[in-house]
Amino acid sequence: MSIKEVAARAGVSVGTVSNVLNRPHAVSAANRERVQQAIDDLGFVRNESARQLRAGRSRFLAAVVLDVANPFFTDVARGAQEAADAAGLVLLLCSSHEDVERERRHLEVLGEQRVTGILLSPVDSSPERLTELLTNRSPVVLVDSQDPGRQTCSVAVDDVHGGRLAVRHLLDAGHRRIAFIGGPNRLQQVRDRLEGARAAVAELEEDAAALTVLETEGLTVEEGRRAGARIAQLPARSRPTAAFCANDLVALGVLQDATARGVRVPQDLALVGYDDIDFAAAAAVPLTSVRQPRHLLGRTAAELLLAEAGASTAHEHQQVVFQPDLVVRLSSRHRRPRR
Amino acid sequence: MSIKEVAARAGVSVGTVSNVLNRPHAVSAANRERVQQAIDDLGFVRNESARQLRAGRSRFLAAVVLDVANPFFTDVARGAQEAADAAGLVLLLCSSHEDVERERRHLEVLGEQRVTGILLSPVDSSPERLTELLTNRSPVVLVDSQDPGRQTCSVAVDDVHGGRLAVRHLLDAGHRRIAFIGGPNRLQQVRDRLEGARAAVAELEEDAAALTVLETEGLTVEEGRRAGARIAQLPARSRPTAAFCANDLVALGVLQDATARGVRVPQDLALVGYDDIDFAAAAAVPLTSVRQPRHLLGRTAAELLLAEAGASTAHEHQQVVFQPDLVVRLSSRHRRPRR
DNA sequence: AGCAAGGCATGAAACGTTTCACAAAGGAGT
DNA sequence: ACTCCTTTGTGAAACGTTTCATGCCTTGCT
Repeated sequence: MSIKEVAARAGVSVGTVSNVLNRPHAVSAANRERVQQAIDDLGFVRNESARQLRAGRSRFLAAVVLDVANPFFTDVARGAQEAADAAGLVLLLCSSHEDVERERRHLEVLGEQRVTGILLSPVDSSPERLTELLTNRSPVVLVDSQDPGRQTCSVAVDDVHGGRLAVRHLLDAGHRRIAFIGGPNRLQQVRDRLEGARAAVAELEEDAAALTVLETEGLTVEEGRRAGARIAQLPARSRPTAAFCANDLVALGVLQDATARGVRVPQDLALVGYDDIDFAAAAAVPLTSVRQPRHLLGRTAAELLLAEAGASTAHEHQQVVFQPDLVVRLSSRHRRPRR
Repeated sequence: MSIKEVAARAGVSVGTVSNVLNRPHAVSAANRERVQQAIDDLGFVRNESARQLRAGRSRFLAAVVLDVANPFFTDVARGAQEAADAAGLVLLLCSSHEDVERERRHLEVLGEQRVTGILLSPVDSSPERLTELLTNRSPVVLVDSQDPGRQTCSVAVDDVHGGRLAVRHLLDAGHRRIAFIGGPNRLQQVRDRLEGARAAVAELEEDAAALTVLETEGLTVEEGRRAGARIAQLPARSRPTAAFCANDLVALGVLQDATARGVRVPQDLALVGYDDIDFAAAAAVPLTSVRQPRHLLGRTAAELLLAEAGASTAHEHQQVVFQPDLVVRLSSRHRRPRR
């Protein structure tokens, strides 16, 4: 089942078989034919491990994302796969489920595999953790996260701006008690979106507005439901009339809880999500959301990775930032009368 | 950066370093300590390709699914990942996007990698295509699909039964003109669910019911929307009063189209989906759906794979079949008056 | 003291490729 | 007939592990 047996059967040397496989033009037609025949007869399949060992790196591109069940990341992955396909690489998708330990294990295995590059959406993007992550064998591109130290390429969307857009929209609609729902705080996306939300509130010239921050343990539908329950428990006087959720899954959870509880959306509670996943438009109340160029994000990240991996000379790290925009739907379409 | 340099620095032989890595107990404490120090100093990372070459197989488990953007498959993948984790393997997730060519390429690469096993949800499960797929280097377990020839293990849910449950429910509610929406027909899941639907209609003792089959090009929200438009174009006399969709994404698409068109669900059109994804409950009209044990499906498949890969003696292929059940929600909760 | 047994370390072989220096053979130009 | 290319094929080295036969040393037993 190895190249050697193919060579024996075709009556040529192993070097020639290898040439047929890798530079067919350098082999005479007759031999090429004969070798091909032997390969087919024997059902020979190239052993990639051996190739890799020789080449020093594998033909994989990897994406380590926070959660494959989140459509945001599957779209990013799809964009990356497109670029990988074009380069003849295969995309490996790994999900860390927002678990630092699992992420570490994934990166370790990928390092041992000498993958061509890693598209990483880090669970913890504190500077210390980042420098730790970047002591890696393979080039890394951060997705939806940035390294202040610029030791790596990154592709991100301006989450601060996204958060500002969302909350400014709610303020414009007359809301003055607004909840920010999302977490854990360790996620840079969450921190940035919150920062944007705070900025929007601070920019308000007229009367003051209050931002209640509800931290969740993750960005899932389930966590959203829990947060919904927490809002409902607040005293009516101080209860927020609008909520900006750190992603659409959380917003959908809040919406589910509201529906179950008889809280009307948007009249009693206006909602804005983040990511504009397909399901946002299909929700019970179509969801206002901040849209990011997900596909482009993945594609660009993969391309940067390929560029870095292919660079002969020293590579110049790039930080690409895209701008998000707001898609207004029913869930926030209700003007709040001024108090 | 190789084991050799570690050995040199620690003042031992390469064999000893390898032993520290693989059977630490067989090395004296002093040497173990010294080698570990050298590894840390040099930042040595094991080269997995070389290990694989020696071992003859890689430490990957792969899942090739129809579509990573479909929550059904991400849940299956999660179950599989659990089992893989437990066995110290890493799960590779590949998406064929229902494209035969892409599936072929993925399987080829995985074969070249000598992965430990492949969890496959085939794009085309015709017997010819299956036998072609199974001439593979690595053991394969079919997910959500079966091989009549029993040349492989498979883990499936009884889709015929699921289809029957769904349509019987609609018949019980008084519907007599029912649409089946799904495709392409090449997918076994679609064929089985349709077969179940037909069986339910055939079992009807009293008056006859009509089943209109609308084939789609894929199982996506987008295709669902298109199908919704096609239903709307049918003359009112023969227009179905209920639709059973081959999966939830399609049902959500139909629902979106209905909402946009002012068709009331469930009064004008009752809907039943399939898979009971999280978003089904969160939809504009909560969706009645056939629920499958997705997580268990993935887990079981991975375990079978590991068993087969670890089997020293000849392996006995197993066909595991789970039973689905119906989750009734608002989208079908309306009794149709008898004509 | 002699011997068996066990613990440890060693060095070389093997895994299946790719690559590269070299050689043989054929053709063209003089 | 000679040289000089070009085309095509060869065989061996190298990639970084793991494994295994071998042998040394220590220890405990008789």
